[in-house]
This record gives sequence, structure tokens and C-alpha cells, in this order.
Amino acid sequence: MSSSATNWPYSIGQVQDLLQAHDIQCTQQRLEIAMLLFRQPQHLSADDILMQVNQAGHVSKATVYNTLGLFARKGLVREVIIDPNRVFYDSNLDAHHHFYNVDTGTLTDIDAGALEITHLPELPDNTSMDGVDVIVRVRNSH
Amino acid sequence: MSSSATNWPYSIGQVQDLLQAHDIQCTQQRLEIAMLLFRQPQHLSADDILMQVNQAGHVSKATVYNTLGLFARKGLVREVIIDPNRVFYDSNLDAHHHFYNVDTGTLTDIDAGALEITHLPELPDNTSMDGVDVIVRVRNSH
DNA sequence: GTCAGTGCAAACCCTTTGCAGAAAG
DNA sequence: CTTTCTGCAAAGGGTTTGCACTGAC
Repeated sequence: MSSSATNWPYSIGQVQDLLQAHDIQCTQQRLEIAMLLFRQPQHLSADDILMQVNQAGHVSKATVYNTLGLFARKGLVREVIIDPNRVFYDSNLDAHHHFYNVDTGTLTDIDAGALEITHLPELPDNTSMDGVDVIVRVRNSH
Repeated sequence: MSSSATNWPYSIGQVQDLLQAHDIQCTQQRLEIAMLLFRQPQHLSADDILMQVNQAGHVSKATVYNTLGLFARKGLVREVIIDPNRVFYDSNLDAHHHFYNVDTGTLTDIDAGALEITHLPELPDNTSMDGVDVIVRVRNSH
């Protein structure tokens, strides 16, 4: 079930292969952004990435946003829309769900195998399944 | 389990009681917005509400946003964050989940009883459960 | 009369876009 | 050489804020 037989962090070669496998032309900037995301399974906002990638080299804001949009469209990363203020990009390719700490804005993974959904009703007419997201909202126990 | 033994749409009196029960001072504008939301179980964006409420009377944009934020904080409506472009406000007070049509941006309810989650792993340290959202993304079958 | 709510416009912030220059194949 | 990508700055769009006015109690 695991699509990624991975050892984090990914090596440069593995990231290059990953881009190619997802039909994404490999450029300097895309490689830098992907390397960052695939250092470990994590959830980063566009701004996180913009700042981190610019500690060493330089990638423009527009390129970061365009690249992340491209990665998401190509299925290389998953957009996580939970926080109204920003989109997170998730480098964990395996099926999983999320804890969302509403106090800190922190996302934590829930392995898909650790949770089971049953009795899902039939889909609306003329639609097909695209995915199921489960978000468990938690708050700090005061 | 149903917190609302309701007959939609809510009457003015019922909405006034609802506001009072949620510790919200009843004003003209808040009543208008609440009446609109509780005409039926539905998902409206701030802009939907702004436009609909201004077909008859007039409520300013700031008041609509402030009021919806207040309603959500007080637990009168539920914020649904699924679409990166706008927040939906859900007047369905019963436990339920959502289908989200990624092509049309449409939300549809899934009765909570129609779906079961088991084997939820234990929460992160020092946190308490705030709620579970299940989002089933669907797309139009081409 | 006092405190909370409202309206307007401007400010904010994340994200997208237009276009000229640079890079990839 | 042609096509695609990148960078900059400006525009876009939903949401928030500052402040004076109005309304609720």
C-alpha cells in the first residue's frame, strides 16, 4: 500500500527521479524546493518554504507559489487545507490523516491504517471519489 | 444526539432564542444574518450572506464578517474550511460530515450516523478532542 | 449615559498574474 | 533556436482593522 519505499531524507537522485516520475521538468529551483520538502515527511506553508529556501540560495516568491501549485497538481505533494490563513504542503506520500491543533496550528500525521471508516454512504450522483480526508481537531488541555 | 429538535426554517422567535442561548446579544443585523442562515441547513460563504442580506435591507461587509466570526466563536454555526478561497458557515448544528465537489465547490452533508470511524489513535500529548471532520472529496465523472 | 455594535474605507496578507529576461532541451 | 521557467513588481480577492457614529440597555 506504501507508494514510497523510502528512507528519509531523499537523496538528490531520488528527488530527481521523483520529479521525473511525476512528469515535472527538473530545474534548479524545483529541485531545491523538492529537496526541502523531502528532507522528511512534513507540512510546510508556502512562506515556510520561501524562507527556508532563501537561507542558502534564492528563489522568488512567485516561483515558490507556482512550483508548489505544480507539485500539487502533479500529485507530488498534497495540499492540506485546514487553516484559513495558509495552505500546507504535505510531503508524506502515504495515505494518512491529520491531527490539527487549533491552538498552535500544528499538524500531526495519523497513519491511515490506524483509523477505519465504515458505512460511507454512496456518492452524490455523477461524481467519483477523489479522496477522503479526516481531520481530528484537538486543543491544548489548558 | 440531535441538539436541534428543529423544523426548518426557524421562526424569528426560535432564532432569537438561539442567539440568547448562545450568549449573543440580539441586534437587527445579527438577527437578519441568523434568519438567513437558519432558513435551512446550508453552507454559505461570507460573500453569499453579504449579497443575500443586502437584497432586502443593508448590512455592511465588516458587520457580516464580524458577525459570522462571532457566531462561529459562540458555537452557533460551524466554520467549514475546505476551499482555500473562502470559509463556509454551516447552519446544520447536528454532527455530520461533508462531501466536497472539487469541480463545483459544492458542499453536501453526510449524516454522522451514516459513517463510522473506528480505531482512532490516541491524541497527541496534553491535548483534548475538539471534533472530527471527515471530508470526502468527489469530482464530476467527466 | 455608558458600553457594545455598526458602517465605511483603508489596510492586510496570502496568492496570482503580466511581462521581460534567463535557462533548458 | 524554441519553448518553458524564473523574477520582479503590481494586481487580486477574501478578511480584518481603525475610528467615528448609532443603537441597545
